[in-house]
Amino acid sequence: MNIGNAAEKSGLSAKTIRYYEDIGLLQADRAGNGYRDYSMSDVHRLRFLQRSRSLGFSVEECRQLLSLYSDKDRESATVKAIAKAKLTEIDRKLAELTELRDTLRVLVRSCHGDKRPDCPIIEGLGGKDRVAA
Amino acid sequence: MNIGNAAEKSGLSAKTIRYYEDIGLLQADRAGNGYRDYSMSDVHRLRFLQRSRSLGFSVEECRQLLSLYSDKDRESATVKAIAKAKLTEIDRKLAELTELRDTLRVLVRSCHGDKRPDCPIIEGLGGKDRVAA
DNA sequence: CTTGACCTTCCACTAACTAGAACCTTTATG
DNA sequence: CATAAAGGTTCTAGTTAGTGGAAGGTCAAG
Repeated sequence: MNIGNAAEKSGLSAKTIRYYEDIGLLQADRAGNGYRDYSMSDVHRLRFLQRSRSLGFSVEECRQLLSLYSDKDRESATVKAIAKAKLTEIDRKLAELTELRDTLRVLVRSCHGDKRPDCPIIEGLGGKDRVAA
Repeated sequence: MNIGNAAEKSGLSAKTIRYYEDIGLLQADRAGNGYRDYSMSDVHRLRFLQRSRSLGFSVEECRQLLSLYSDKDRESATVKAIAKAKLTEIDRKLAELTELRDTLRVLVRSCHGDKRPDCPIIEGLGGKDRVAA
């Protein structure tokens, strides 16, 4: 499939996909006309990249995570170690994201939603220990 | 408190905190000697910024989120609308992060952790519909 | 056989930091 | 008191991770 199609399916822009190829994250086959040609497996990798990037992992971290998928030469003890380290990080991110959500939920529930600007917890959130965890 | 202290407490670097001041995200008081002076409330905001940035929100999104905390002039209907939109996004991120975690967990459990490179699901994860969601 | 959508490369620009130089202030120690 | 280390200041330049746009090649439809 062409890059536009892969872009649509993965949630990345075509530009970004080309950029990822430039930096060696994922290289595509080429069709006879010179167009890049993506398989479903490529699309899975791209989608994976889209997600991990949008969740705050750096490109280098994504490179590592991606290698868990595809690097056959890597010894599985190493795979396991990297995966475990990332799991710890993901769990931390999950906790933080949950906390952020809870904070916003309280905000949404406590606000009147009308024109009155006396939303009761805005001040509390900024100044006291609600956020400190 | 000085910037180094605020940096340590917030998880941001002093450089980043100065940068955030440059772009108008959070301006600190100045002590008599010209040093920036941070309150606990500032630290909460910084910590909040650190988290939301690390979870994949852009600086502009963070600016919005932060305004939920501190902008007294904003009408609370607007606050509520923004907060609700962000909640939806956070829920999506939570779902994706959970899925990513589950994927990695399967990987960790299925790998031998020894020297054999025949980790049984690496190939499956890359090529089939496990990731497609 | 041309029009429009899509592809190619390349170069410049933006966003969000990050490193380092040059210099000033505070604090601990001989 | 001197002075050195630690930490603060601004400024300029470099990096990372894209994004926009030009100039041009390819393909399917009318």
